[in-house]
Amino acid sequence: MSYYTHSNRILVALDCIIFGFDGEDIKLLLIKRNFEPELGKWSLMGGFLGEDEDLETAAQRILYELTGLKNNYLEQLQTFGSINRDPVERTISVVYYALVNSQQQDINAINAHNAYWISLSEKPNLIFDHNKMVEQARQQLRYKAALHAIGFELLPEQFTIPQLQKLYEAIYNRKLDRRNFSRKIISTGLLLGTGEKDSKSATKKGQLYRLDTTNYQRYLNDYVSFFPELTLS
Amino acid sequence: MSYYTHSNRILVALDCIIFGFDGEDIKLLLIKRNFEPELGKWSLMGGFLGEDEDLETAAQRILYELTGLKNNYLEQLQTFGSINRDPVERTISVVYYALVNSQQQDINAINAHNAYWISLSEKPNLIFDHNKMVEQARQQLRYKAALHAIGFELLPEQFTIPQLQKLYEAIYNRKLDRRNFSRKIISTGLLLGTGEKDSKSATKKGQLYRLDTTNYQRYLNDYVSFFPELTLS
DNA sequence: TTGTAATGGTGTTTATAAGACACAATTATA
DNA sequence: TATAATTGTGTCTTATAAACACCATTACAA
Repeated sequence: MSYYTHSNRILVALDCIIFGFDGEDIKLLLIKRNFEPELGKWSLMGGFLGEDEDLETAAQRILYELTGLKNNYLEQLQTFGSINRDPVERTISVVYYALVNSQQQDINAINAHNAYWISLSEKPNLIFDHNKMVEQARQQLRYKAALHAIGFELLPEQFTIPQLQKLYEAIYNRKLDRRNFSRKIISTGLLLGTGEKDSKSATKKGQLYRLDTTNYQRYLNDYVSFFPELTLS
Repeated sequence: MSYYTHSNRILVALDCIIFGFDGEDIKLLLIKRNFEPELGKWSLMGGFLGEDEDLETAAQRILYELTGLKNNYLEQLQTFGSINRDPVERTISVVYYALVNSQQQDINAINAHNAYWISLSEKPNLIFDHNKMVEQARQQLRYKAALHAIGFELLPEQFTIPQLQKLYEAIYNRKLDRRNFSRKIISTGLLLGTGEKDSKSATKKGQLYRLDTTNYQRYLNDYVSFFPELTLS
């Protein structure tokens, strides 16, 4: 039972990059730290791995603590382990990124943590190596969204095609042709027209669609080149 | 200096998935364990993270110990952290995968570790969650090779186009059209014809090419859809 | 050494999909 | 109610993928 006795044990943290979308910009949920270390500075939401927790479970817990959300898209990004990345003590951090529909969040939980939705383009400087984490997550989001139909995770259940287009334009920071975009999206068979036009929403323009969940499951596991024209740099 | 006092420290291991290519099959460098735990069973090459080591440094060290190779393609895959993945003690494992040119290895080091090159299709059952790791690495290799020009890392410095094609056919386990393949590869500008035909090699068929390293660097960072026809499942 | 089979190199055709652009219908706003 | 902005559908051109033909070179065995 003691083969590993001479090896050293170290701290394992988790950090969550939480992406949202407000209809115009890709947003990050960031924390203005009201606790030590690095009090007063900006950081990602994080925590330590519990004794009886899987990595994924811990990431879900951290996401839940901050947003009150469960069952979001959550995927491991990478593990960061430079020797001095945390000046307090040697710590490696397993980083996850989440895609959330920012309209379903728990405002109280967010306020309690002193967290704010901030546009990716206005991201403040973050502590430790959190800037690198965000940059890598942004890149991974571009990868994933070009090959898999994950963009929908950032939208409300019902959405218009132009809304979806704005999302992709925000992810890739470039304009797409309206005509070609809708043709391509429709042809995937992923969308189901609801026939309705949302009366509650601010805009009454455009037909509302929702995901065809059957086809969606298929797409999630398949490799589909959604937008070959989008450069992933 | 002591904000993290109540958090628990755990073991951090690293495991390396080492891919090779023998001209026909994708190979894995696996260890028939002559040490505890799980003596006698098959596993990946691994080790523990040292106190003064970055993750990447540790992965390089482990790869070097086994193969005598440095400066190989080495990339972090994912971190595995299920509670009971290691029955000896709670351990999380940061997994890297490497692409090596199996002709340049240090045979003595490999023999000393009781390691063997085994075709992916003949992979034996591995300890712990190493099977899952390999499966995920195989998938990641397919992703990467479809979008980036990393296949060359598995070939000797000089190679023929048919050899390169066989590599891609092995990665994706399907036949490719000979004519279309060479046209596509040539058009990337990645290959430099050497004019020679290798006199030492077993086969004298086909012109020898080598990488145009200038263009290669560009491709490594770019997203390039090498083979849209290849399904990544 | 010579004929035959296998493999390698280059070209052409066809089908499909991307990208650019036009027009009509609907909605928002002054 | 007029006008501008936005949305939905259609067409054309061009680029690229995929299928297939032909000839040259090499390997191997009679």
